[in-house]
Amino acid sequence: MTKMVLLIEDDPQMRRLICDYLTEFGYDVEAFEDPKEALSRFCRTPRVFDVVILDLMLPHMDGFDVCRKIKERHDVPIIISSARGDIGNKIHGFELGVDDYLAKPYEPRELILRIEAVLRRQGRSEKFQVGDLTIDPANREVTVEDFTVSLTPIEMDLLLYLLQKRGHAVSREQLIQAASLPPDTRNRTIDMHISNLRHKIGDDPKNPKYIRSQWGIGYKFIG
Amino acid sequence: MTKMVLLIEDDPQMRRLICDYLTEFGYDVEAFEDPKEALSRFCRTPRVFDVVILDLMLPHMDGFDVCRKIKERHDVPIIISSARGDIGNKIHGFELGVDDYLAKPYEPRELILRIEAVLRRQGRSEKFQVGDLTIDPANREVTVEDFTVSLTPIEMDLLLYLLQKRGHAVSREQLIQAASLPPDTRNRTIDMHISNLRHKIGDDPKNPKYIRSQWGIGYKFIG
DNA sequence: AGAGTTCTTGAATTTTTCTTGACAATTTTC
DNA sequence: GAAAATTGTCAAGAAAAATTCAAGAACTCT
Repeated sequence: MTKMVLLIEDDPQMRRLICDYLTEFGYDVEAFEDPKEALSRFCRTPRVFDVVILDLMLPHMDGFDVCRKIKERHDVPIIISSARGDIGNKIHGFELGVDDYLAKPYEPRELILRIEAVLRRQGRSEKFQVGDLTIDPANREVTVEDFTVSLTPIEMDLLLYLLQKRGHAVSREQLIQAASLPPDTRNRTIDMHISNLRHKIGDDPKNPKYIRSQWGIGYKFIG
Repeated sequence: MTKMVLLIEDDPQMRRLICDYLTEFGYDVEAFEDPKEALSRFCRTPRVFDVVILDLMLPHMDGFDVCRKIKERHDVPIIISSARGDIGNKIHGFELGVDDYLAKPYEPRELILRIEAVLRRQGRSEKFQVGDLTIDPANREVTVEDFTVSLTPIEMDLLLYLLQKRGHAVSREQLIQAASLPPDTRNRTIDMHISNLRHKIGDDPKNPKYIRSQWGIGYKFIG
């Protein structure tokens, strides 16, 4: 899943440099000189961006105002790219939810590292794909071919546990534990949940893409 | 809409001066000498105040404690009015969510400017649309198909928070926090507010356009 | 102080999920 | 191939969660 970066930087040379470097590393970059244009672009579809890189020294607008407007609209991580003199503003910035600082001049490589760190912290990178499934454990959301399917809490627990042990068969007892069910729960109950889960994610027990029954043992997520 | 100011200042002369000046500029001021009284007043109806002006040099109580207690109860902007020597404490203050500083002595005019700046910053200035809804966070107004609906303060807080987390389910606990409700508030209370909110914006729980219930998790604004 | 809102919460109602027995289908064992 | 064990799913009732009602408390405004 390729990450989208919104870059707001008024120095053309710098903009070009960062843009090229990020692209080289597989990021999709939309770069703006004018913060107002950037904001209007952001507000159109705020959730497509995974991270914002923001220069504090901007024309027409205070960088912190931009920051605040972005955060109000959507809680995306922001990395400030500031001149070294602005360290004093750091506190102010962290108040506004800024996620990291880089003092110019910096190595482009450093920027990549910071972006990765921020995304990791956000837990955005934890969203993963298996076949047609996209699983977002933090938000307990699953999509099949981009359609959201609504799993019940137990189904979600089972899926996450199976996924965690991907490639290994797990017993019904383990699944009962994983879903925090009472220890005296019947095995049939698990079978039923698995059946419902398979149905929701479009899996066929006889010819499974995801969850295979291990006869006499339990279930396993195909790895 | 006249703005309410909570003033905490132990010097009677100063208190009087600020009070008069703010009143002259159309603000409603409640002034206290004793921070404990001020806190108790604040806690009675936290959401009526638009801004708090706080003297750091207080009797019986550390100014930062007052600050923290206020922020715990409700996230209202705070402007510190401190003696010039206390600049070193700034960092401490910003950590606590203080919004601005004024070093005594200052021109009353300066205070007005700071208050306006803080209120402007608070005001999320962009209107936006979702389906048939138009939401104006700055003025806390919502229209459905161009008809204004009057939301209560809590309903507005909930709607804005859900909108901010659009596409992600949020728990009732998060909503309780977001609306600055007491932490021991029952979950039913949130359900009730959501029910009323849905009714006002013309949403049907069984077939929602805006707010979907996530069974076992909470609510989410459809994204 | 009193009228009108808004807020909170227990309880009734509705909806969704969970559990389990039943039985058919499948796999293993002998 | 028959018997035994295991798995898949239906359907019905139990349990849990969500929604709404209703009444009283708290708050706002005049």
